[in-house]
Amino acid sequence: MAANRQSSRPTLRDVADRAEVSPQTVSNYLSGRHATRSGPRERIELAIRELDYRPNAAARALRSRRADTVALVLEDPNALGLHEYFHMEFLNGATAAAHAAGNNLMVTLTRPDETLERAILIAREGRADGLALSLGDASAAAAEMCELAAIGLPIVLLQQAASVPGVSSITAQDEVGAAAAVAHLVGHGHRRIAWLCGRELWPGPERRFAGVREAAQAAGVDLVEWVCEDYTVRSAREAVAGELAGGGPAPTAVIAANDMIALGVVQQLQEQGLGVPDDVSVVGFNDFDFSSWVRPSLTTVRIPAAAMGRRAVGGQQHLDGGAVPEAPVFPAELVVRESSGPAPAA
Amino acid sequence: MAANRQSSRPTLRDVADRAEVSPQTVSNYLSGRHATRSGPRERIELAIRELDYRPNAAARALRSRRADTVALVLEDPNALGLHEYFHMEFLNGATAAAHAAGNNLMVTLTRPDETLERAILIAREGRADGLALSLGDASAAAAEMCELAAIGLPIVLLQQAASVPGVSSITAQDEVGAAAAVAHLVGHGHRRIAWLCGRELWPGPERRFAGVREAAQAAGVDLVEWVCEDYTVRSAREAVAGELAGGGPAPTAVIAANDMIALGVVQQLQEQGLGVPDDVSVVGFNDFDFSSWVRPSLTTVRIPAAAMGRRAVGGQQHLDGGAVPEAPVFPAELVVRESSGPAPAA
DNA sequence: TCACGAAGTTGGATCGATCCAAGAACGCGA
DNA sequence: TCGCGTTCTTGGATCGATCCAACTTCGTGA
Repeated sequence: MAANRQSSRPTLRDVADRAEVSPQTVSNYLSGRHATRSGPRERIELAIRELDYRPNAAARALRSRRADTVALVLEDPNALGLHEYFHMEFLNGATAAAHAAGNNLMVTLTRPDETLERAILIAREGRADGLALSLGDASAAAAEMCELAAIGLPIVLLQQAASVPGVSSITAQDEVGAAAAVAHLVGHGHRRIAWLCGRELWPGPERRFAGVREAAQAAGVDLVEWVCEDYTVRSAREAVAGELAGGGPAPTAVIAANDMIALGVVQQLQEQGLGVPDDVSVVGFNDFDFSSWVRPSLTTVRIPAAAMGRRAVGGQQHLDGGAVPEAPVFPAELVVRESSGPAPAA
Repeated sequence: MAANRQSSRPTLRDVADRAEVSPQTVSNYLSGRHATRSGPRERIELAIRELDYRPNAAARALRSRRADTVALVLEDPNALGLHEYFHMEFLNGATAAAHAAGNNLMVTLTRPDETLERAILIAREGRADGLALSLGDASAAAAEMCELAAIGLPIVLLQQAASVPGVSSITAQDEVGAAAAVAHLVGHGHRRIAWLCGRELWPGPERRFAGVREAAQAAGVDLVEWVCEDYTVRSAREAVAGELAGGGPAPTAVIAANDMIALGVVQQLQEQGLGVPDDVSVVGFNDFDFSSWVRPSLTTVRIPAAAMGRRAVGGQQHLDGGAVPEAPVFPAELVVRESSGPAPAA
């Protein structure tokens, strides 16, 4: 026990003793609040190097009430089928921003029914200074959102506007991108477009659908609504197979709620002997990593996941006294690739 | 100040006062170390519910020297091109296991040259009770590995055997899977097989290569070594294009270091008019999510990433006094799909 | 009924760094 | 040289929960 004690990590007091200054002076030096005179400073620096001292995170967090940590609470992609690839890119941006700001990142994947509960727990336990949440439907849990906001930490809601004061949000211009997709197709002569989306409407797909519907209406083209079970390739293929078997007039273009679905559409169309884009054009959303290297590569509305991740985490400095920043809305640009083209001549 | 105090989170002392017991009794109740008599227990439970009390994580960590957190330090996939999809599945398993054990998960993506430095920092600051690392080459940084191990936390090395005492590891039977892949191809009449792998040899690909080489030699078939720049689809395509242009006798099968590369191989072969699997069979590694839904779907050696993630985090309970567990080795099974088949008749 | 060991309970010290208010050293102009 | 304000340094208290040792209460057997 006592022997073990010796191998224990050095404390700030050890550094102070060795440098012959008070602990507070070392603390000042570390935090940079007051400049330290060159004499003591050099002794402190030497002592830190010799002892290989690192401040204890728990003690620091306890006293200063800051965990130097940002928590990311994401609904489990596996239980959802959606967002896996989005989350991955998002995570890349988030970690980069966290490190740049000297924070650590805590990641939690939860079942949809536990997301807010977990977020509240993390906040109440003081494990994080800020949270970013991806939720299916925040409005359905307004009470819990309020409870979370009441804790006083910066909260960022992903992919949907926040309806609770004190909660900011990060969204992309899904509607604008959707309109661009429709315009692109209409410009290529498509007059009958299908929209394919999972049964469960997430905030993102919902806004995409709204944008598509509005743009289609404005352009005066037919919009067919297709639905698939979830957001997987398999389910998209089944939906397409079912719709084509239905026998109605087939659309010359399909807009899918995300690239995963778009890919299923392409595959099933090809399987049934239809060419993409020669017979049917397909447009997706997100611009996932694979979207550029599948064949045909996917025309898609790019959602800048990594940038959003950076903003979600990097934008939390307002904890240090600033106001809640305005909701940042990221552009959603249409990326035209191989899966879309002119409508076939009737 | 004093006013703010009121809106502050309730402490264990508040609970104790309200329940008319001492703080220690509440602590005992919470930790479950001693059973609490029914009288005080009910009062404590009531007080906790009324105050909506949550223990402060920092204070608990400071005194008990346990952060209730496991850290995952992964080399940044973006800087590497490798492992992105592996990490995602791995993360799913890891979070699930962490929650099941009542731990939180801290995730860090780092540049390859900073990985160990970061891991050491996290450990020294006491932010985690255990670490799981994915490293390019652990043996190259033996000194730092020792420093990390000396801190006394459980360390798990991913995808490669640990060479430092006190460090456990989690690996898959890459060699066995590789042998199975070769056997599969040889059984289908292939006598000339190419191995394609990124220039930088990671522990995983390295062992895969070793397995392939050995099995090919044992079976007496030709093995051609191809190299691509990194582990991306694009780079794999370039490599295949270059090799085919070379003009030598083309192999009838290609084994790729992972599914990402395998996909590039398939695409380039098709682009050059070669059928998969009719003219050339392709086998990959990992069984990423997309491997089952691309077309042709990929024959691949499945690496159980999620299970490994569960084990990496869930296997750290030995912190509580147990010995370092034996290195778990996960099976790597061949999954036969559409991208491989009989060798074409010469 | 009384003594005994085993539980449950209590006050006090402690983990390691930061906050606070007060004291010492510094630089400048008179 | 002295006085003044600034800047740096100091000791002491504090964050909130857990550890420790001593005390009280309870359930048994003599």
